[in-house]
Amino acid sequence: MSGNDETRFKGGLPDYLIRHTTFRQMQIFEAVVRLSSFTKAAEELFLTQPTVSTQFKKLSDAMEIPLIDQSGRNLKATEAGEELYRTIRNIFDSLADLDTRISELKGLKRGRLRLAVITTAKYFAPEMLGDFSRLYPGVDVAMKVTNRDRIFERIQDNLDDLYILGQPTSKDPNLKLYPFAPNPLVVIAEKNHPLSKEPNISIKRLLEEPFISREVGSGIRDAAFKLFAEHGCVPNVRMELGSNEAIKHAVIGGLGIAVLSLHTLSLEGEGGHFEVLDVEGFPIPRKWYLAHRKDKELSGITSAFLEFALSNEDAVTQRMDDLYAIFAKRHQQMRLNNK
Amino acid sequence: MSGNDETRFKGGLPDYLIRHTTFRQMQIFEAVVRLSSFTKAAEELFLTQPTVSTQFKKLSDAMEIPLIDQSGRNLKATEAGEELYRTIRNIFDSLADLDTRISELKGLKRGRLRLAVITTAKYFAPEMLGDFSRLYPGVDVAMKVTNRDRIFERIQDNLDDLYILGQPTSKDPNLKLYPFAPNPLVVIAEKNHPLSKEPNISIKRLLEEPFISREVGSGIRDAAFKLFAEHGCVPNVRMELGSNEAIKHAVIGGLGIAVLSLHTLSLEGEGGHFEVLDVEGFPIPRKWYLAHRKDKELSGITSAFLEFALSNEDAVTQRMDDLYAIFAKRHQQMRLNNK
DNA sequence: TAAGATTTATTGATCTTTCTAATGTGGAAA
DNA sequence: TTTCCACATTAGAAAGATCAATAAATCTTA
Repeated sequence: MSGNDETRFKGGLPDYLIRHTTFRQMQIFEAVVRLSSFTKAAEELFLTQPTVSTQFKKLSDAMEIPLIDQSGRNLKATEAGEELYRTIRNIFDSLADLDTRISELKGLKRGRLRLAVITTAKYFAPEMLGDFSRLYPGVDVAMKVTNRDRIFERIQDNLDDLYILGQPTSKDPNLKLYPFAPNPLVVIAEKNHPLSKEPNISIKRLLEEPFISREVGSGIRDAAFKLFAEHGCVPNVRMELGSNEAIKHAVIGGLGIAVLSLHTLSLEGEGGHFEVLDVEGFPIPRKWYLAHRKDKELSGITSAFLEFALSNEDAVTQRMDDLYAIFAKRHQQMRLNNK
Repeated sequence: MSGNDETRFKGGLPDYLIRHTTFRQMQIFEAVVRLSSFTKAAEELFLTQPTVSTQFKKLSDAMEIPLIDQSGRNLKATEAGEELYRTIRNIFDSLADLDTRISELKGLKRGRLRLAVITTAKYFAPEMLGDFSRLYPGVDVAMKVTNRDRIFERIQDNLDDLYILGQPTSKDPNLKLYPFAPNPLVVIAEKNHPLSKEPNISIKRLLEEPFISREVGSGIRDAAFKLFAEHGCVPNVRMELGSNEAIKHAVIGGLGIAVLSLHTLSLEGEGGHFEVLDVEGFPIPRKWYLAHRKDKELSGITSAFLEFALSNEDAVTQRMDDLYAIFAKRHQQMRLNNK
């Protein structure tokens, strides 16, 4: 028999197979059986014949059963030898498969990219991912959209390859950050809002209006509240909503004003329902950040995406500029009229 | 990528997998990934932690791609690592299977026995094989029935595990022979043949009758002709036939007399169509021989059968004695009547 | 059948690999 | 901060792989 319980390891594999059997021996065995000759096998493998003999013998000894039936010069596998031969072919097939897959991973032909983005980024990230996917058709891209606090939980648990954040933070110093495209925060109001034509609104004045805010944990909320606090003001929060879309609807409904990323308005265009107010200190200049854990060794695909995204910065910035130009023009018009 | 054409061996397997990867490393990798810990893996495998670290690193280096994502104390397989993990599980499954099969072969629970027997042996060998099969239900038995010359060709080509022959021979001195049950040759004639009641027939007289013989290359033919030659006689061969059955039919048809193994008559019984003649020098005392090539290492099953057969000798001998007793009695009756 | 050719086995030397013990390092928790 | 724990690194001892030289066995051919 092949080893008692004590010499067996987890998984039912006997000691003799693990300890004293090598791939080299298997390769040699395979060649010897296939070619029915020690010498030919040695030639094929660029080895000397004694090496082949020795290694073959070692394998036989380890298996503790004759593997070949050697009558004179002729050489034939025994039944046990045939079983081993089949198994070796199996194993080598598996390894060849593995090699193909690993090669594809190395060559970025195939793989997986797990991205987690902060809520607001969903207005431009998908487009970028689409472009990237077309570049690497074999790559599966998974994008998780969630708020800032959740993102940091995910970073903590190392659940993703790469993150898109709205703001650098000291919450996790273990983060490597790559500043990316601009992400300006603006104040929006319903089109017919009393302040919508006003130029140069002071923060004090602004905050006399009811304020609609993102929930606690939102980066936008933090940034806006910080600016307000610098002017000694606290907003009159009428509602806290979990999504930018909900906030937009509340603003349209005339429930108050809100601070949002300019990206949020990208689908609204010129004829939309909103006015961007001309408030002091706004737009708050923020940037997007690509980020990953410092201690993480980036996979080929991840660094490929990182590089791709950073080289795409200009396009995103351009889109931002175009969008802002629309509203900036309005602001200038307003000022001109009131002069 | 993973090795260029020059470093690849037949079968598409890259060098790095064969030369620098060991089962031990795979076992260690498997344990580390499964347990998410180097230290725990070391404990499970009864190794020190540095060994695990080193071997793991070697595997990683050989694959030339990171296998784990080690952020802080947490440990997670990368995509490449998962591929490798799956492959290793595959390989270990194959090996566990192999171990089972090899163990069964070692324990004679399963296997194959290839037997080649000389034509006449087909009258008793099948029964013996049946008994053996019942003893080892997992064993496949293949029996080839052919004449002596063919058997020696098969021995030359090493096509079988074991042989049953009718007579020792100097044709191939490389045979290890095991004398077995008796195999007497007798002269038969049609029941109403003139000689059938005659006692003590001389060979000279016998050979006045037309003789029906096996083809050249038959051991029975050789043995009979040798005895005739010792008496200075040459038979008058009317027919040469390739099978014992054909000869029996020819004898029944009154075409002549013939020499056959007593076994051939085992199915005929007492009320048959034949008479065994009481010829001087007959029955020729021969034996069966079990044989195999001297240079052949017997498999477990083959030696099991050899042992089984030799221990069964008595049963076969007994059957032979019973069969012969029937005809011997007749001879005595004949003698008594003619006195 | 003997001589020559071919194939496999054995041996000893050299280089490589595997493993452990001792020690260093860095992150996490108290 | 300090302490603890998990992993990394190193040197040296033991085991293994490979080759060159050579012997033994077997087949072929004259």
